[in-house]
Amino acid sequence: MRACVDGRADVTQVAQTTRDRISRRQVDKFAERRAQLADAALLTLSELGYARTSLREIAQNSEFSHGVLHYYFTDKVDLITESVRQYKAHCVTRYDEIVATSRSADELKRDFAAGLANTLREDAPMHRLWYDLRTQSLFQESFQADVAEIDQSLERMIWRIVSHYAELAGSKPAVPSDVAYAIFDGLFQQSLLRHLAGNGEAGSQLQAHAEALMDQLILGS
Amino acid sequence: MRACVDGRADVTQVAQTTRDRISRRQVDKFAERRAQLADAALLTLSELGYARTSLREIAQNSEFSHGVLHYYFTDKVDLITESVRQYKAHCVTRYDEIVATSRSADELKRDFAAGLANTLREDAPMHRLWYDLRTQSLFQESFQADVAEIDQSLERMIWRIVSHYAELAGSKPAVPSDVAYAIFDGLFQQSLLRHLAGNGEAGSQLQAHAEALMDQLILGS
DNA sequence: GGTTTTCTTGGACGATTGTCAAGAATTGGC
DNA sequence: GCCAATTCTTGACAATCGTCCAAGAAAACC
Repeated sequence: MRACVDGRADVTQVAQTTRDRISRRQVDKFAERRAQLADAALLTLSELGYARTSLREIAQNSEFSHGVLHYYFTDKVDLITESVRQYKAHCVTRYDEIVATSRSADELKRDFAAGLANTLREDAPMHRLWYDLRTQSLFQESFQADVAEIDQSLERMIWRIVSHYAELAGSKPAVPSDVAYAIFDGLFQQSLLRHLAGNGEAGSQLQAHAEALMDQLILGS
Repeated sequence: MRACVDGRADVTQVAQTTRDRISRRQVDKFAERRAQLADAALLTLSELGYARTSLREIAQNSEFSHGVLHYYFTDKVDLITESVRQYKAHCVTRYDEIVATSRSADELKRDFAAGLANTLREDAPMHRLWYDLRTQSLFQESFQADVAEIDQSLERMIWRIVSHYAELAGSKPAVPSDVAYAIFDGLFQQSLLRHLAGNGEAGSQLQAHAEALMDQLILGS
């Protein structure tokens, strides 16, 4: 039986022997299936929430039986931790293209606000999962490190937007990085609450508020 | 066996007969015990979080056995809903005294920021419970109404502070009520994350950021 | 093609969950 | 001090949970 920690660390030879190629292929396949199962876990978690998500339910959202989860993951925490790490990749680069292509402050502001409203409407289940997992980290220490790392990535993402906006507007940010993130995070979370409660205008309200806030987050003329 | 819905609606006679007094006393006692058990539930939830809180654990934090919970509550949702409603009373009037007694904008600003930092340090478990329950409402429809009501109360509480601050400063708020609440809520939540992760300076940082933000939330001179 | 390794299944386990009912304990009126 | 209504305890139930394992299927290897 294969050990659950992958063998990549053992493959240190420079020359690519036959055994190396085999091992690497196996490792990749192993990691691939882990990712596949973590995806099923993310889908389940975003639908049911952490409290009501069981391993059997996750397996039902994949094409495997529930027993296989303990072949690829040591336990439930390992699976969910992997899922959280995988979640990160979906999020942190969301607005980078907007930052890179925007040529004016107004364009950046509009595109960012529109992007916020769009992902609120399109990815609401995934966003509520994020807030759920972040809240779990307040109680379960084993999640704290990963959650904190994602939170910092999100903060840097917001900061790239705000600082670039200030630059395009010929000004400087009026708040530090963590405050800027806290503000947009709070605004988004409130909008998510309204959106999932059935308020159809939550998206457009978020868009308007985000646009208005951008100007308050840089120093006035 | 007593019905779980209390009999207050039946007591419609104007004259206070003996039966009335008895019934009323019983009703009060019933409500009192419900509150007592809801308190034990709040304590348990704030320690373990929603996902890991069981009825037996709640009963262990009270002076009763686990069976009594179904005598005073129809089911687990009923108990937690009652707890949430009870939680509200602990929170929404927290800063009213500050608003009422402050004589200058600076005093209000300082007292409010200090109050925020203080409750972050003192009541961290209760605050994480609130965020946990609010997140649960994103998945469980049965919590949405109560959570939304509390959220609105908190929004009004923040708005009393911001609008009063603007008044004392001879200005007007620069953001609408919901945005002001979202901002302070986001800031507080980030601080709570840091505080519970072991960052000892989270409180004082929150205090400083809150003070700085107050001036940005009212229109400049 | 046979053998070894890897992968997957499905059932079983002990623990825990929410719920409930039967009876003991307590209370209050007379 | 007895009776009736109430409050509370205890134990049981079906369901579900995470975990583990034996065994078979599938794949990889020589």
